[in-house]
Amino acid sequence: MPLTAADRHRRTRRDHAGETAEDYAEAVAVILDQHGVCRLVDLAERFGVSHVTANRVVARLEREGLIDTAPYQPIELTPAGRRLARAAQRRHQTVLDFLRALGVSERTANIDAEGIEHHVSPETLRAFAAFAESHGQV
Amino acid sequence: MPLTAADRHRRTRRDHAGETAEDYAEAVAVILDQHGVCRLVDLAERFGVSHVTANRVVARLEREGLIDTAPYQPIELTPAGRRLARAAQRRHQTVLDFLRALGVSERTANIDAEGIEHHVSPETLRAFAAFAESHGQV
DNA sequence: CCGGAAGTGTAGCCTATGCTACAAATGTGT
DNA sequence: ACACATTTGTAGCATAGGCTACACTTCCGG
Repeated sequence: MPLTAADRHRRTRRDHAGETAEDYAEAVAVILDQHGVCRLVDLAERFGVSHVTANRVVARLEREGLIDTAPYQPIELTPAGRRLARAAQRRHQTVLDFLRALGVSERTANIDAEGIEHHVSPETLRAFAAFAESHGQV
Repeated sequence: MPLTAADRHRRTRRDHAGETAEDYAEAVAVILDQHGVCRLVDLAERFGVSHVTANRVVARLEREGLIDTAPYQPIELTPAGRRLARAAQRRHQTVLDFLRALGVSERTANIDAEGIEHHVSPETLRAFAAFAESHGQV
């Protein structure tokens, strides 16, 4: 089947739906790592949104089985959430390393990696990793 | 100023707001090129959405001065819309050429370019173009 | 132990995108 | 010219994600 423009756009929209989940799972993992506990305000601060928005996303991810929380209590990751977080962190790092290896400035690499990472298929990610490997700086 | 995670995410969210505009402007340009006229159904078909959704996006882009339409009539681009479409087409092509030059398969390159193009800063785009240039495929 | 600060939750509103179902306009062929 | 197919428009609903304002818990310090 020839891949139509509609197929590509549908795929991109589907990707978008999972981005938030990955971002939040990754953020929870990072915050747990750095502070021992993850509070709603930490997430809100990290994403630059109000605590209300963070709260709703957390509630959704809890429905989806990625996050574990009780009212007024800190936020934990379920095993599935941890897996997702690890995968997201790895992909993020690969994209970041790749952009650096390409010669993009640190600042720009950090910004672009955030947007790009969710749209990189496994195949492209492998190509990114191979490139970063062979042109690895430092 | 150190770029915080919140800054990066805010930037990514802002980008997202403009994606639809670029995608639609580009699509209108392509369709006009191929069929002479651009109808709502053409856009709906291209994006794989209902004509209602396409209609609403078109209405928004008209408010934003990118598209020109009258009820029940074909869709035109304003000068600003044409400029945006051209820029989007160029960026899309650069990202696509870059992925191909990296060795990514045609099919995957097509999918990933769709998602990646909107998150590539001018600096990174230049790096992409330079790489595609020097590693020119076939 | 109790009062205020910090952290959460809830109510209610907004936009952007999805959808189906139904209504209205356009255009086309005999 | 009229009927029918195509194309647009509109009504009404849903979800994801933004927000402010206000209420309620928790937690800590004096």
